[in-house]
Amino acid sequence: MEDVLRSLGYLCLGSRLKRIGEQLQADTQRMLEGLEVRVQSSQYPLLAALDRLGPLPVGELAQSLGVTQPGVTRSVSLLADIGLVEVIQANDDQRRRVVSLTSGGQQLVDAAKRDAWPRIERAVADLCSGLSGPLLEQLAAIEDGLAAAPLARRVEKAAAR
Amino acid sequence: MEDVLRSLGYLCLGSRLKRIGEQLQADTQRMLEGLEVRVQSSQYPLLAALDRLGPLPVGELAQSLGVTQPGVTRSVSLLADIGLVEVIQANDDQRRRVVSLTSGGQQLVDAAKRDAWPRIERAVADLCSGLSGPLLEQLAAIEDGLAAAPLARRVEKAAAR
DNA sequence: CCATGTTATATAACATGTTACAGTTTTAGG
DNA sequence: CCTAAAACTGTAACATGTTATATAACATGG
Repeated sequence: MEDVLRSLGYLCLGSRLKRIGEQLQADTQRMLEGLEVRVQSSQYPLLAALDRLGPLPVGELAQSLGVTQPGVTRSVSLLADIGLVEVIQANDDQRRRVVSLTSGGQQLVDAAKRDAWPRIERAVADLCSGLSGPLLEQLAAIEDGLAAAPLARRVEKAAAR
Repeated sequence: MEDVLRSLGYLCLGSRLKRIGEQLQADTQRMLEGLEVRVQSSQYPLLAALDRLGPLPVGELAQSLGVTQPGVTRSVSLLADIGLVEVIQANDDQRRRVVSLTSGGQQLVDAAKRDAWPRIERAVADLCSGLSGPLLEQLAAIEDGLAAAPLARRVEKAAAR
């Protein structure tokens, strides 16, 4: 069965990037399943941003993640519900609501940094290592690589070296 | 403001690919606004698949697009509602429902093939042309390129050559 | 000092992806 | 043949992105 997105090349590059991204996230999700707390893999960038940059108001958090503010508002609500982040009104400007990691959130990030992120990074690096040439060819190689061996299988492989 | 996804490199490659894909689709959407019929840019791959491969049952359509079957079922319902595709039960196998372009759908595809797709393809090619090297660097170049000049602006540029 | 514009956030409505599961047909094995 | 498994599709529930808009707080110019 012909892969239409691949055949269409540059015309559907956006759809194709989204598709690859979703597959990577799904694979990553599977690798995170060992971790105690139940967070979707797509939430980790937000947690990582707070870990890297410290407490941030909603708008700046959105900017640092490159998504729109309503998306961040919702993610923050969800993460606050499960106690990983907290939101406090800024003193100087009552409009701004500053988001920060709770101690539980920080613990999760620390655990992920120690146990999960290095393995994910190695697996993805393994997938993308040795790629060169035009973008479309690299994307095809990534798709083929994921089909041949999902990320989870690449951890051992990378660790074995 | 630091771009966290970019800083995290391979770790958040999935999120980053999705983000770039969404931006490309949004840019593409803007370029399609001249076209008479109101279809989201993300629906064009489905129409293009039917145009390339002819009528297909839902499952094969999903496979050729690399998405799951429920996603295709919904898209097909929407496109059928606005009269661009039609669904007929297969004679030989009552389970299969074969999707095909209506004459209106074919007209839209033909118009897009003539007026829009070549321009989109040129704009994206312009964006990605001259890229080489590691994937992460190419992605950064794409993001920078889109920020500097959205796709719509690249049509004239590419046409001027 | 107040009317008005700007900024920061939340909310609503939608788009479109996913997984899990239900309901038909079809197929195949004894 | 008939039953049980497999295949195909639809539906439900959710995740998470978007745009558009409302609301509250701040800033500013007369």
